[in-house]
Amino acid sequence: MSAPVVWWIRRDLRLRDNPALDAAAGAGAVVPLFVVDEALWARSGDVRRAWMVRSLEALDRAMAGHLVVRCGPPATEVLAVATDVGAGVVHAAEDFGPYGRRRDADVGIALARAGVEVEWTGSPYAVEPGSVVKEDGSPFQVFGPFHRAWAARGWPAAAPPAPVTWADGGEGVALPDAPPVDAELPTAGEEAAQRRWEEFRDRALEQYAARRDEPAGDHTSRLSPYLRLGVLHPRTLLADLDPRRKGHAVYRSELAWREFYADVLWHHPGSARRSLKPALASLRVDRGQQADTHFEAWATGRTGYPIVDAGMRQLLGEGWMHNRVRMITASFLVKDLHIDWTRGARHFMRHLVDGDLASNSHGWQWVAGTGTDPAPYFRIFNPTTQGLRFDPDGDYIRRWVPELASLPAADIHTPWSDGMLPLGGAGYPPPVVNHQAERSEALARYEATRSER
DNA sequence: TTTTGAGTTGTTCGA
DNA sequence: GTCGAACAACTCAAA
Repeated sequence: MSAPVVWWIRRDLRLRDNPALDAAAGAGAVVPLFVVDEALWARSGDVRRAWMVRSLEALDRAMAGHLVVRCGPPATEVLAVATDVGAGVVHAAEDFGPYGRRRDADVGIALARAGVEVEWTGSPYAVEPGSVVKEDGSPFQVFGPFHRAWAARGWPAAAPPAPVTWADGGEGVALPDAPPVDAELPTAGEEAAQRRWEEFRDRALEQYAARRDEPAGDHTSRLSPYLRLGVLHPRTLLADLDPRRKGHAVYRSELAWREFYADVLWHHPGSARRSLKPALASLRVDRGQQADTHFEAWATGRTGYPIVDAGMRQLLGEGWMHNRVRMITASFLVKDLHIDWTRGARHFMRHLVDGDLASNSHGWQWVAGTGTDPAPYFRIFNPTTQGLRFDPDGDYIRRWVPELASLPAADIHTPWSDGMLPLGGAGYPPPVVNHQAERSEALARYEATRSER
């Protein structure tokens, strides 16, 4: 009888279409291992911790309770488990993030010293970061050409399910307790994820191009929390899409944005925390008491701009925010409050259940104009216009800003207009800044960085 | 090799 | 009210 192998689970909490698991299953009885890595755990907010724990519990149930959980440095724990069970090989999917790459290099060294092999198979992406390049071998800087090249490169079909024999991994450590969270999280687990995809696909995908920007109602897939942990692989979704149909094509391009940003992070690991455009490093941002007050108003959903406040409250209430509103709220922090994008990005990462370093950082950089494929600096979202355009009936505002629930649609985006509200009296604050004035201020600051060049 | 032009999730202004 | 232009700068691929 052959020795068992370890399947080290990181961002692939699923049993279907899982190349690393398939590779492990083909090599012997599988000891599925998850290591709670303090370095990552400490950085996650309560919502993502809770989501992680519930997702691991669901995975453990799906494999009849065989999941082995360890807490500690991965280089120590993976080796310890491999040694305990007598495994000569560890299988895992590749991680392309800056921390993951360093960690995996360390683990690889520690295992090699002990004579244990590591085999990396697959990744959380349809196309591996770093593998889509221009003719001359250099990385793409903008999404459009990347998207074309990415689609042209293509991806393998899902592998048929392979039988797995689970091995006894011995005494496991219990999962950490899921921290109590107020946010109502999605149902954890692969079956729930698959059901959600099928439900969305059959109900809303055809209308996706037309309605995906409406934050009221249920027009987006909401699969990001599952994709974040690899409960679903994007390949599974891509296999169901027909890019000749408009809604399908637009949904596919959203998956491509996710892959583009992972690719950018792979080429520029520092871009998670620092602006990619050096020219904009000199952009003047506000700090100090006044900025702290503004940041607090933004973070708690009390800026006086209804669409901004609705979004920020949805973030706290659900651990999730509609993509359109992420752009609006981010733009408001950067362009209206003149606060550094990294501060907003950290707040998002702390509260988002789907918080993904590559997508989050580069989404923020897009808004701030500091990233690859940036929005032109003069493209400044007007929160009132955006609210009117994408939440014309005001239903999204009513859901998250109950103080304004009684206002008619015509007024709900401008509660400061004559007689709509006794400002402050209904518990809703007046605008924290004047958008038109701050727009001019932002333009002036961006202009200043240009003349410095 | 060099040039050209399309593209880039928005807003404002003025006809 | 609607519509096109202007608001830069740069990437990238086609010509």
